[in-house]
Amino acid sequence: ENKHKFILSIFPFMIKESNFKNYLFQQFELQEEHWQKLQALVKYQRFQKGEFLLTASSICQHSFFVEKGLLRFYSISVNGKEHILQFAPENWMVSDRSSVFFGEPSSFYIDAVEDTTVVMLDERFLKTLAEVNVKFATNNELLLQNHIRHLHQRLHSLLGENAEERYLNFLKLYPDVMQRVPQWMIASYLGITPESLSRVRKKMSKN
Amino acid sequence: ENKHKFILSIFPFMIKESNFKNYLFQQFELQEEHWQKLQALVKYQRFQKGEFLLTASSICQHSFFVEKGLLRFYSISVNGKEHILQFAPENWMVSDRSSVFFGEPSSFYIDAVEDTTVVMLDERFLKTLAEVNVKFATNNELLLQNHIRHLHQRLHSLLGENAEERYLNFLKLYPDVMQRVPQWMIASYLGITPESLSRVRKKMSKN
DNA sequence: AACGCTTCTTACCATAGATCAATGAAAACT
DNA sequence: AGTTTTCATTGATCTATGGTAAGAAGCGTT
Repeated sequence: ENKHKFILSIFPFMIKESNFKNYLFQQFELQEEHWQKLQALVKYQRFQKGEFLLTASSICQHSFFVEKGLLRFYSISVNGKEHILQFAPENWMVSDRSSVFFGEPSSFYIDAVEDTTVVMLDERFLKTLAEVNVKFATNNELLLQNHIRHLHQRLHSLLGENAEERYLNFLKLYPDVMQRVPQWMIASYLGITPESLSRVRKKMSKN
Repeated sequence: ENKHKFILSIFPFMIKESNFKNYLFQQFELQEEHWQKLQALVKYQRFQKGEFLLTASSICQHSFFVEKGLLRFYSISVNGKEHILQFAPENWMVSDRSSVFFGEPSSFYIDAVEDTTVVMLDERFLKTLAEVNVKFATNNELLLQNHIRHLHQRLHSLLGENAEERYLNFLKLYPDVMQRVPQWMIASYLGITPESLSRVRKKMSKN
């Protein structure tokens, strides 16, 4: 039923000026001297289109920061259908942090929609980040609070809006993802069928 | 359109053996000596049925722990319809913590479904809790991680299940709430109309 | 170029759930 | 106790979205 490849190619390499470094400097106000310490703990990894970064029933070990490419975070229901909860294009983080935190098996999947380079962040990295940066505890909470806010908006959207409205929300949140993924993935994100999305788009293009 | 009362009755009082105290001792492994310090910062407040604890566009200041009674956390969409994201019966916490954290106006409402006694937790309380209990930082993250996990499950349910399945989920999560709230609220939680819920229940009772 | 595979579209019909309206029962209020 | 309001149910009808199937366009492979 699940027809995705499961190849774990590992190509560690180093990038001088990464999105991730910029992200740390901006979001966490990290200093250059501290970056030196952290750099050694940062593991870059490349995943081919279709490869899994996390599968249900395995325990999630990392947070993934997307340097280049596109990931999706999704669940599969009993009838075998996929439900995308989140996309992660460049500069997004994605993970099942509850699985990391509680050490429990995840019920979600993460895989690469395009060939993707990620920064793998593990507990050791986060611990070191907390040591060199006293503000990190707050920043960590910031990440979680942002995530919760995001999920609240999505719930509100699913409870109170129709397919067209949800589609417009999607376009606003992920301006370029529409161009990068097959339409059935967007349908899966919206909670409708690909055929319905096609019809919604047709109706919208008339106005 | 919005026909709820907005009365803010304030009846501070003290309870010797509270659910809240038990909760702190169990979840946070709090010691009796520390409870003495904290007790003074704990404000109990009673809300009548229909009263608001939070309204959209105001900044949320507290987390609410439900000692006795029942709260609901909901949003209102442009057409005026309410969408319940969470119920909070005894021993549940509810708040728009993102609003607290970022100091931004909330887009949610919290009101009392029954006459309800809550423990009002503000920043000062949380700060003191962090001081007397070194494990609090972790426990705080635990609360947030739990919340995220809960929201993930709800998203999965809304994306992948029909009304009947979502209703069964609801019954499992809130075993006694069915008996305590009007059916239209449950419908609002499930994302369907009260009429549809009535039909779902009828169909289920036949089997 | 020919083939297979995936994606997107469109047509037709099916269905879950929405809407509207009416009724009776229960609860709240006077 | 009587009046008013809220709530649950049910029937009739409507609408958004689902399911199926077929064809067309694109893409990668050989």
